Amino acid sequence: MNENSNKSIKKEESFLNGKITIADVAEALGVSKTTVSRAISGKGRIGEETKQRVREYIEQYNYKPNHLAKGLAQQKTYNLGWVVPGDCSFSDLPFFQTCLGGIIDYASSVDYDIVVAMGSNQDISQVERLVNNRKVDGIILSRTLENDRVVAYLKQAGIPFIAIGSSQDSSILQVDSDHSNACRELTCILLLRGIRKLGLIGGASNLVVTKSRQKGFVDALAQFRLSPEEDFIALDIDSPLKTEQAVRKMLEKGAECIVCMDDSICTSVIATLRKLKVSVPKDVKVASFYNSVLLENNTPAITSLQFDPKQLGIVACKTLLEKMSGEEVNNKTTLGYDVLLKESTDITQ
Amino acid sequence: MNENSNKSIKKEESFLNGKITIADVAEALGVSKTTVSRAISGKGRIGEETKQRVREYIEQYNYKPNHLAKGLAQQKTYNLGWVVPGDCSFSDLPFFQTCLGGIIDYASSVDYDIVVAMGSNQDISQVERLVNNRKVDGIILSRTLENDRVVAYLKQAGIPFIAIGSSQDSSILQVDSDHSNACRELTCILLLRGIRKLGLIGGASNLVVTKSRQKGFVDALAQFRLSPEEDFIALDIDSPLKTEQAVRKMLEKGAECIVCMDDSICTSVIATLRKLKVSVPKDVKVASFYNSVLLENNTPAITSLQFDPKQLGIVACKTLLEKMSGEEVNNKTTLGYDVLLKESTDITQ
DNA sequence: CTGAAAGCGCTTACAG
DNA sequence: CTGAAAGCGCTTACAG
Repeated sequence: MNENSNKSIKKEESFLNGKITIADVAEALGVSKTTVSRAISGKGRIGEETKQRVREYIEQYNYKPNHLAKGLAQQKTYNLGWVVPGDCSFSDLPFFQTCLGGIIDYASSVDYDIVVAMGSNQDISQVERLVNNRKVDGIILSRTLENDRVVAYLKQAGIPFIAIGSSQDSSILQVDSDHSNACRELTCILLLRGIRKLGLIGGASNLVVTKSRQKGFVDALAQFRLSPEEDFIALDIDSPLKTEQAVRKMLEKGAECIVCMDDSICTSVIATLRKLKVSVPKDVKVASFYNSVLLENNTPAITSLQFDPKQLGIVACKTLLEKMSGEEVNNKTTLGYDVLLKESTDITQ
Repeated sequence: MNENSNKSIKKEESFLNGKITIADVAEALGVSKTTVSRAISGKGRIGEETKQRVREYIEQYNYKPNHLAKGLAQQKTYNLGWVVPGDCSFSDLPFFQTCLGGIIDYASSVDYDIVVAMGSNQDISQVERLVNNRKVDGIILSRTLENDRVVAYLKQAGIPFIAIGSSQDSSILQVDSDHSNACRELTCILLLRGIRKLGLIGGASNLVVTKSRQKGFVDALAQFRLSPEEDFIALDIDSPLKTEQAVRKMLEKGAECIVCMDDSICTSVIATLRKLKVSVPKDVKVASFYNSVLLENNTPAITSLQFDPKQLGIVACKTLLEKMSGEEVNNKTTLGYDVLLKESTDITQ
């Protein structure tokens, strides 16, 4: 009797803060926990009528499954790790943030959550924690380096992962925009307009993506039987000062157009040109890579490539989850791009 | 016999991928699971020698506890939620990213992980998921709005949380930089230099932080027996166009200095002044708020307030965890600031 | 100081 | 179609 009243008090409390369990539901409905579990998951044979009864009850009493318990029983965490560089530059943040938005959207649609870790070649300890503590079922990398310690670690650890970006290692799952062809097409368009002296300015040369863009640029030149000149390709440009030096040198050598590998660099280039009283597009053309907010409202409007980071996130998340559930997936997925032609590359002036 | 060999095979496999359990350790050492558990956690009475034996074995065989199981037994997830606005502007990202860095650093030092969700007044569904699915033990908010739906929801849900930023609601846990005094001090310094016609340009007026800064500004004026003029305070400035309009109006009215509530706005202000051929600091002074990379390398160097977002993250995480473990904590923690005086407010020219 | 046992809230062969 | 029971890998009163 005493025990009973205790129990009923406990149950009322449970109802108040939504902490009822599968056992409560089973008892209330006079069925077994097994049946309730099956009604919820839809797995296993179960009568249609029973299923409906359970589902209605659950709806009404706002039963929410305990994902920890579910995870323990199934040996899954229902978490995915998201590794962002601890050392990335300011201008990369919007890209990562938008990717993450896509990832969360997709993940939550299948009841997964995202755990974040900072990781770079300098420090992979947070990624190791995630794996060692078994806090995630798989991992999404926000970028790839040429000799990526995180990639090496994850391969060795044997945990499923996918990279946004490209890797030389074709055995790893990866999804990327087609940087190489995007850069090639943009460059070809410029060449078709009669522009010949093309400069290319880019960031860290140990990023795979930098290599891809450079390749596209060189390929385009080759299509026009041109070969790249040394002073016209400046990589590892990571400060306004270096940008200025590179731009000055290109202008001295008679550059007609400067292609910037990201919008941050482009902003520096434009600032330099303004300082040097070089007019765009009259004296020199300018093109960039992301069409991000950084370029917004610039006068003149800047010709730029455009990718879809949110879509990259969605596809990465989806592909990884498919792979984890044993489906056949392509190791490499390549997404498209747009070329946005604007005033900064006009030749009619 | 057969059973035995199976078992030993299974155990060898376990060793290979580090998936040994507390039961394996107990069996190997001829003690009970209880003892192993106690040796690891340090809770409960246990012989020093036994404890050492267990710890050595664990070290040697690389045993890692299963946090899911631990969590289920303790009714904890060892996860904290981190809510970032789904709709924040580009220039806020570095702040959030740096906060997050501090949060992860602190959290991982006590074996917690961070699960991310996007949330704003438009959409709190991801936050609801986190709570309903019991994926987190507590939540850290990256900012506060005046009528914050996320705050309202979390209060009602009864889950522990803390906000980075300030709230009118003094019952909620919060940690913030002292924006009001920072802005007051900066303004006072400018007033002390003899500057009288001070303009203030800020972003979204529904952010608590905007109000605080405005208050500091007005307080400083009051200390000098000045009252704010309407055209000299422009809020809800969220585009370069609006910035330009506000700046033009202030200049018409004879503004001697423009105080910008964030570095993004400051960048627009500087661009406008350049366009209008108004020289800084000769014709008009400029001061800003974050000393972020956005201002780096500007000529002239920009006078700015400086806060410590990483420290905000650390303190927020620490305070929340303390509160969750039942310790007494102050509802509101206020962190300091620095005033960096640079060329853009020089009056000697 | 140590251990057997129950429990956390689910899932899933297995048997009926 | 349904259920009793074992199990996921921990923790923790309780008893000794």
